[in-house]
Amino acid sequence: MANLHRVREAKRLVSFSTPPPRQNNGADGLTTRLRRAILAGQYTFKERLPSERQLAEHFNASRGTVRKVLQRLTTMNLVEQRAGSGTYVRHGEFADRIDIADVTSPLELIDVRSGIELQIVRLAVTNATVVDIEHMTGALDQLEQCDDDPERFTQADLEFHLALAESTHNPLLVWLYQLLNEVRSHAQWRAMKDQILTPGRINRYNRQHRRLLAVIISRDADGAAKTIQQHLKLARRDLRGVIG
Amino acid sequence: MANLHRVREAKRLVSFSTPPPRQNNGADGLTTRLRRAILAGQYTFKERLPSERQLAEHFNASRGTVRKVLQRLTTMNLVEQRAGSGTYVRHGEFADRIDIADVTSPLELIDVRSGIELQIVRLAVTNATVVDIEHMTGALDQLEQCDDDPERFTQADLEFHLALAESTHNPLLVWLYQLLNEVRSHAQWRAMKDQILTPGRINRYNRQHRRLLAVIISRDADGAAKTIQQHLKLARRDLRGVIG
DNA sequence: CGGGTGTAAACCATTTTTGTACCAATGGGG
DNA sequence: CCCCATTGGTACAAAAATGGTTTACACCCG
Repeated sequence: MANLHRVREAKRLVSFSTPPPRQNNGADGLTTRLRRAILAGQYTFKERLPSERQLAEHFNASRGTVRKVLQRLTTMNLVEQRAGSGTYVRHGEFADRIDIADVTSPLELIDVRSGIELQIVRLAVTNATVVDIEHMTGALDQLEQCDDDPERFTQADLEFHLALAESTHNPLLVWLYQLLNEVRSHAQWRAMKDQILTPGRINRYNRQHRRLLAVIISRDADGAAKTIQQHLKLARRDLRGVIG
Repeated sequence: MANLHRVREAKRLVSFSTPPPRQNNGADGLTTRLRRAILAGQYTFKERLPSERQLAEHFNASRGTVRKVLQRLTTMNLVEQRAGSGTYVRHGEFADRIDIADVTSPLELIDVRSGIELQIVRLAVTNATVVDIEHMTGALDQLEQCDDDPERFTQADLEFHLALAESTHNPLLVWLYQLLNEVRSHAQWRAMKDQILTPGRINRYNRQHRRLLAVIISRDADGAAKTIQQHLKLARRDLRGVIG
């Protein structure tokens, strides 16, 4: 009985603020995965990809699913299939179809975020209302309860920064920030999350978040700018450490 | 029987753990949480979110509740459900680009441009190549030949700033800047163009452009930041003068 | 009590994925 | 030249996953 109790409570905590993302596996997920792999040059220019049956085994999917994926890639002009021979990469004729998220590196993303977020905190200092500050405080409280779960942390971090953006009362700015988040979730970022977000780093980030909120509350424009710049500088350094 | 027990206990725990704003579970709380997640880009465009049953287990809620939440999100046009297939995100991907232009005032646009362009010149100072500088110089030369034609001036001004953005060699930043330009062309901005762009102001803007290019060439980061800030401050003041 | 909300379980219809079998084309080696 | 292993092309039914719906029950609050 007591055991059930603990389990139940643990479950509730886990489910607290983590909507699980699920796109992998299945024809859709495989399509994007293979597409990325090809665009990244993982499969050489005119060479053969593994056979359908091999791909099926490798991706733990059925051949039918792999076939559907390859058909889509064929209609995208990324790939060409020859019966009895194999599947070949067609590189070159499609270069303009690539998505911005595919060609944006995490470092470039940070460069852009720097500009946007600096402006966000500047405007937040002058425009944030009491209600906005309540929102941010709430988000920050949740954020600090995610000490060692990268998944939950990214989610809570997103919400905090979103609340921050909304406190500027500039709809265009919020819209732009959400756009960046879309890129962020597409990009290779996702894969590095677990490497970057160690408990120690999460802790340091949270201290900066708390300080940021404090300076915003005290309407200290210069302090806010300085804090967010430190925050992004740290994020950038951590990212570099993982990449290089 | 034992099940009912567990449920009741869990519920009591929940309501005790966070007394005041306990709306987190239940249809209302779940709706806002999922909505935030989608708006924040946690689930991206056309992505399939977890099945109703998975969501139910994850949030420690019943499928009926999840179902109600998803129905609301459907009526909010945030999400689309296809029987036998899944629930798909129907938000983002520029669908509301035009909408955002309608609700964005020129002043808000300037606030956003300030952040972006400041970052652009910062990166331009460090990343611009000789070729980039040639491009900018060419655009600036043309810009200075548009002394008294507001139409030609805005066009040439756009090209100059675009060349500036491209000199950062950050595709995401360029993409974002072009997005802003779309908003700019939609906004009420257009109507004011003729009022704002008097020959005198055009002349002053061009002097600032020339100075900006000079400091970029000399790789003077602080000077560049200062110049672009002056530029936007002036634009902002002129705008205010026309509006008020 | 009665209405609103949440839970649990079962069943349906549709879609997706899988498993299997067989065919046709290719290409290399006897 | 023929053989034959490998590859993609196709078809079909079974299995699994998913949303759509209904029903019964428990809980809470006025």
